[in-house]
Amino acid sequence: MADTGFSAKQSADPLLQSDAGLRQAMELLFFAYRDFTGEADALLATFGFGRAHHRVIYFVGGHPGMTVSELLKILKITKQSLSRVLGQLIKDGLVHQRTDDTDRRRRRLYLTPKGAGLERRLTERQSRRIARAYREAGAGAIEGFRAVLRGIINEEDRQRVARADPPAAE
Amino acid sequence: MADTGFSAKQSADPLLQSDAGLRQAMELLFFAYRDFTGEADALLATFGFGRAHHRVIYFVGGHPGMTVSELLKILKITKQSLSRVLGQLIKDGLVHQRTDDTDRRRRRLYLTPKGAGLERRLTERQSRRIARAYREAGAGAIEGFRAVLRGIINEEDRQRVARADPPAAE
DNA sequence: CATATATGTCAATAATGCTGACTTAAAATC
DNA sequence: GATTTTAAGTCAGCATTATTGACATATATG
Repeated sequence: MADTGFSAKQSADPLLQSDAGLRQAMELLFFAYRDFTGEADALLATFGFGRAHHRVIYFVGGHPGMTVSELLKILKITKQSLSRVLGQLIKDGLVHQRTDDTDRRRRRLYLTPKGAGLERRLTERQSRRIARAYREAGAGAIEGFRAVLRGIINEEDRQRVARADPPAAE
Repeated sequence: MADTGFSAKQSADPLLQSDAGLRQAMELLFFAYRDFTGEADALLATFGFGRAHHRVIYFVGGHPGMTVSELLKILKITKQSLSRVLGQLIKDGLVHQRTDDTDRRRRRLYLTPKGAGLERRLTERQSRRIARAYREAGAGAIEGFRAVLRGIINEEDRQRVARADPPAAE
């Protein structure tokens, strides 16, 4: 059926995934991300924003006081691309900049109350989706989900999100 | 630290995730997808293609003979958006169309040898990333990863990818 | 003082998506 | 057999998000 161009030897060792197993993983990732991100679009559109704005709101909301260059590293886009989006968010009063006290070249980013309000509404929807998936999959599945995603992330960024212990224990 | 605007009550039940736990899940998904898709971009660029071309090559490769409308449903984009990308792939000889025998309105899509070659090279890279993550996470983690992603996907599309049994057993 | 860093800006371009309005061909239905 | 529906394709215009390249400004560091 699925002619992947790969040979399709199977194995009893579940860690030696078949091509079909790996392809399934890739499709799961595609569909999950498609539906996860699609969730917030309608709400964003009422503000005249797109997904790029969402990403900025989301990361600034989760890491208040982060600098522009930190945000650039996370998003892996160019300064010029970020500039347009960030500029709109500042102009519309969702994000606020404050010069760092010790290094006055740095601009630290914060959500305004208005920005925090939108962030909460966006994150609520997506949280519900994740929480439901966690509930349905069961407690044992959660750590597996985290461990595999962590392994997919480039090593340089793993520490950014992937402390192994569930944050519920903090 | 992460001021999400949520209340942050913790619980002993791992299924009742804290906001921080859900936020971590969302960030894992963001970074994993970012790095998973970023993988293939350089190779695609040598053909003058982007991610939209990749998605078409990928799904046609995995489901040879699929129709245009099936592809539209999977990608959730408009006919006009697909048309441009698909047209380029056909013109450049990576995808081939054949009229269905019984319903001659339908055009079934197939990769040409050239298309299959590119698909293999693209999928190989991403497969390696997934396989490595699976290996590092351990056998138990794989089913958890699958179960949670399956739960994130809209119900209408779950059956499309998410047969519960690991395909290695087929 | 010279250099490096953090940020911002101007201009041009490309990839990917959208809506709306049609067209063509073939199948399905009345 | 005529009408309607379905599958696919096309043309035009537009928005968003990204790119590269070239500079500008302010500040920190050597």
